[in-house]
Amino acid sequence: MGWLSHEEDCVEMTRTRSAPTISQVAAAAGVSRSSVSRAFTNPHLLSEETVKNVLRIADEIGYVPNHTARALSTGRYANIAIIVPDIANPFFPPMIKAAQEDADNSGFCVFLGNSNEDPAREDQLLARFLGQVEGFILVSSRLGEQRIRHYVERCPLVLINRDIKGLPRVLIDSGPGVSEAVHHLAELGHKSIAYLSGPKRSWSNTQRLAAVKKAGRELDLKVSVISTTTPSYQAAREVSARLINTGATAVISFDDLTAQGVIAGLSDHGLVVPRDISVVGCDDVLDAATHPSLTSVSSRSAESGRTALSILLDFLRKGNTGDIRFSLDTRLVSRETTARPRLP
Amino acid sequence: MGWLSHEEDCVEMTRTRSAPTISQVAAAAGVSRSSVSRAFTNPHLLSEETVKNVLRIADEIGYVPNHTARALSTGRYANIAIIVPDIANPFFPPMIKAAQEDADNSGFCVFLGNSNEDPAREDQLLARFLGQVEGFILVSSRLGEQRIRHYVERCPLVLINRDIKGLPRVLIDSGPGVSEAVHHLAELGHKSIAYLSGPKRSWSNTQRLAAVKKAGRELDLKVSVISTTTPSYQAAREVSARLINTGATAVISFDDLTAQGVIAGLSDHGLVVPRDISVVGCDDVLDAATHPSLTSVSSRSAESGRTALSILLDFLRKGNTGDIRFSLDTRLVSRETTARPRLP
DNA sequence: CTGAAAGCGCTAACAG
DNA sequence: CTGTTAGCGCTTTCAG
Repeated sequence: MGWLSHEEDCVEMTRTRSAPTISQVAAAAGVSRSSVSRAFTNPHLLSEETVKNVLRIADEIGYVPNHTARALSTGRYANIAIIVPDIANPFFPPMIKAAQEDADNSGFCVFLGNSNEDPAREDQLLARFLGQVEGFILVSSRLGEQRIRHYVERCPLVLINRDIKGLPRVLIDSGPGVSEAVHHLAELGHKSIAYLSGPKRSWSNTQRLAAVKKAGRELDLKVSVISTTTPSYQAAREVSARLINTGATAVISFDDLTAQGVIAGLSDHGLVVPRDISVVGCDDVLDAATHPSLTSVSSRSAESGRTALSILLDFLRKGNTGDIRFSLDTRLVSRETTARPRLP
Repeated sequence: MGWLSHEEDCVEMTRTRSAPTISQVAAAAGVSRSSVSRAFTNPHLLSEETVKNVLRIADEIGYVPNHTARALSTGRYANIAIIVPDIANPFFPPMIKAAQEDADNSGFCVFLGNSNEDPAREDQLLARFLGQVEGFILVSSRLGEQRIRHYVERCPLVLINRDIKGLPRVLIDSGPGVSEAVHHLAELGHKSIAYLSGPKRSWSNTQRLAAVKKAGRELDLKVSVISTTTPSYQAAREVSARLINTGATAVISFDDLTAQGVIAGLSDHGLVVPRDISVVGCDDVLDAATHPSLTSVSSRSAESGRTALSILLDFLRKGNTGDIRFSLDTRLVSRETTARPRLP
């Protein structure tokens, strides 16, 4: 690690020259400032010739309309903000990416906020963005309902994976996928399964646990539930003994990370997946990139981002859209960590 | 999947009420507008009483300074933009997260741009952000040097993993880590190793290939190089036959994703890692979350983001900083996919 | 079709 | 310490 300095190269990054303004273009083109403005925003109000001329001069000078000044004048910021609890959690990037791309195509810039799972920080981010965006996408918000409603009053906002009545929200419903997973295991011949639980307060975990129990009941399987303190790889690895003690021949884990922890933990006890025990994850964030590749419940993370964005843009264009609750269901992606149980 | 509408709940998200302005606060508090402004930006210029009074009234009314108006007036946007080729590539999120967090702590908001590996789109993003940010962080930029210099003239900019003389840049140098990996393999007793190459035009790949060759020469190992069309899991999986044919007992792969592909590919041929062949990845994006956990070269992604941000903020505060070339070196993270070679 | 004038909400000299 | 006066760069009536 080190610093190198070549003094002779210091021409760059000295002082940024201030951007050309509309006035300069107007002067150079011999037209009024409003004409320049119109050439960019309402060319059809101008003679073809004027437009062409202005645009040419502008290009020469290197003029680019100032986003900020325009926003102040029109009230249209052409910016939105996405706030997530943790960018580094692989569940979120595909969502951000999808929303980003669509926003981009509609001419919007996107601010990204990382609340770090902290409601206070989330609140602060919202406040900071408030004066410069036309809308928010709040993902898995940890903020109190009161505060969320506070912001909704001042700026359009759509929630992802947070179910507040009356607010537009898109929810990824793990139910169907988890249920499918249980059926899949039952078909393979498993009679006793375990669910490794995630955070108690998590909306997703609640959905998943309920789905496992319901499907287990219907298929007459024994269902054991094991909890970890925190849904980490390490924590999951450490509960493997308890998992084994349940006598389950298959385990459904809260997410892919904990599923990998389970696989490692079982291996610590000499058990091989899927030969000795089958494992299924949730969220499908690893694709097939592990070996053996993980059977998992798809998360549709990208779609949720896209959907939230389109709800937001729709609202910005058309106004009131009523109480929107968009539910995305999920399905099982069957790969290599599930198999028939070993005969006793 | 479905839409539910409860008409009775439509109170929300109708029309956003326009935000209170400084004038309203001034009127309510019985002071001039500048005093309100000062209460927020230079409270020390005001009597304690006035400040308290203004702040109280502002809070009551729900006034929050308008970021955009302030920016237009001061020229300080308090925004920066980070542009990456692919948010969904696990190499980038830790970097974005780290930069985001530090920016946040310095009162900056961050725009996120995803160029999708497309220079034209990257250019467009730059242009769109230009009028509303104080600086850029360009990660693994695919843009031509001319264009980058064009933007540098108008706005401070720091590069990550792109080495352009005279521009501030932070580079993650895989050299030391890769070299360490080769030494590690040699110590385990390997005599013949292979490098699975990444994109030809990639700065990182060039570094890595060179380091493997150099260390291999020094340690008197046989080094074979295999290339894939694209550095994907699948592509890596498919070259395993060629890898095996080299007779190498260990392979170093361009990144972690391809390393996992290699492991799967070897397994397709009945070979078990690390019993039959050792594998090491690069970037260390998987932590220990796979089984067996991958030996990899650390990427220091987060640190690169933090460093780039601090260079940028330093520049914004202090001006010209000369030719900065900050190099972060790497090291080997030894885990479970490397072992002694099998005896012939 | 084009220009003049007012103003978006805030800050920053400059007086007092 | 506080009020007054100009703008920041752009859009947008309103006239012509």
